[in-house]
Amino acid sequence: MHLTAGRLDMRELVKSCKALSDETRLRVLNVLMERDCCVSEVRQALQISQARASRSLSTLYDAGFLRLRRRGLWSLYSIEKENLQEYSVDLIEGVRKALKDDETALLDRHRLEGGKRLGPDQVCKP
Amino acid sequence: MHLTAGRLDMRELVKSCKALSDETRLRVLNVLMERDCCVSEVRQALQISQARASRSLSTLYDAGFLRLRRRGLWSLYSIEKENLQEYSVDLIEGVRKALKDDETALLDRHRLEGGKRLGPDQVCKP
DNA sequence: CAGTTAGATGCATATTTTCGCATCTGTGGA
DNA sequence: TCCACAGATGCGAAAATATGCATCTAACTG
Repeated sequence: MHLTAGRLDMRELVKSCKALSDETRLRVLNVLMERDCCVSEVRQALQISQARASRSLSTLYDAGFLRLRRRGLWSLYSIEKENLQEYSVDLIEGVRKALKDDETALLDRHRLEGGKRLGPDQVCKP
Repeated sequence: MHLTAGRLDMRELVKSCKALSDETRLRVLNVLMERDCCVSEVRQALQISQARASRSLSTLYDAGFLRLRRRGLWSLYSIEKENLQEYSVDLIEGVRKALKDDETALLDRHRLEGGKRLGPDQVCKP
């Protein structure tokens, strides 16, 4: 094991916390905890604009919380598990606990289930 | 055990994450992980203005991360342990891990130790 | 009671962030 | 090759933040 010797972790941490400092992005993370989603699914579940959904996902991605797989026209986002920073595991766990019983979070998750699946699985043939 | 049924946790969580989304405040939290501090000790360790130290502490306090004990002229801040939200435990743990080896954080902790103790313990007789 | 000291806060300013609208990009289908 | 659709992004306006300076408050001291 080489010495990673975190030197500039402060900036990284600020970036991570900033990414979690917005209701929309927390709601996005919340639905992604249920299952992988493409942008339009997030948009539907949260009832927000396309641009807003896309930007929220990008921000979370840039902060290292998400993984992105392109499938044809779709961008399939999921919570990063492999290359997640150690401290990010704790942050995400905190978010999960906090939103477990939150009204908005519950509603978003409900809409995600209820909404008809528009994801790449139905349409895209790799 | 009554049903607390966390309903409005989203706002709380956003507030908590916002509080952690600033380098100064993370540095403050970092030194408080070493030991309880009054405002001027934080100011010295971080080499920042009095107003900035005071405001940073207030913000963290309002977010529920800190405990405050007044001792005469001094305000003694410490990390809240008793009444800390469950999810805040994870958030703080994440911060601790991230800053463990960070250069700035190390320097701040070093200055905290080195700095002559101005705290209430020397001065205040309860 | 007046002076001193630690800390809190109002105000003004500079910076950052959010978000809709419109537009651009890239991929797959006809 | 042209069209349609998912998603990314530039831009500008509005809102939220951070922070220094000066000032105010409260508590101990003499």
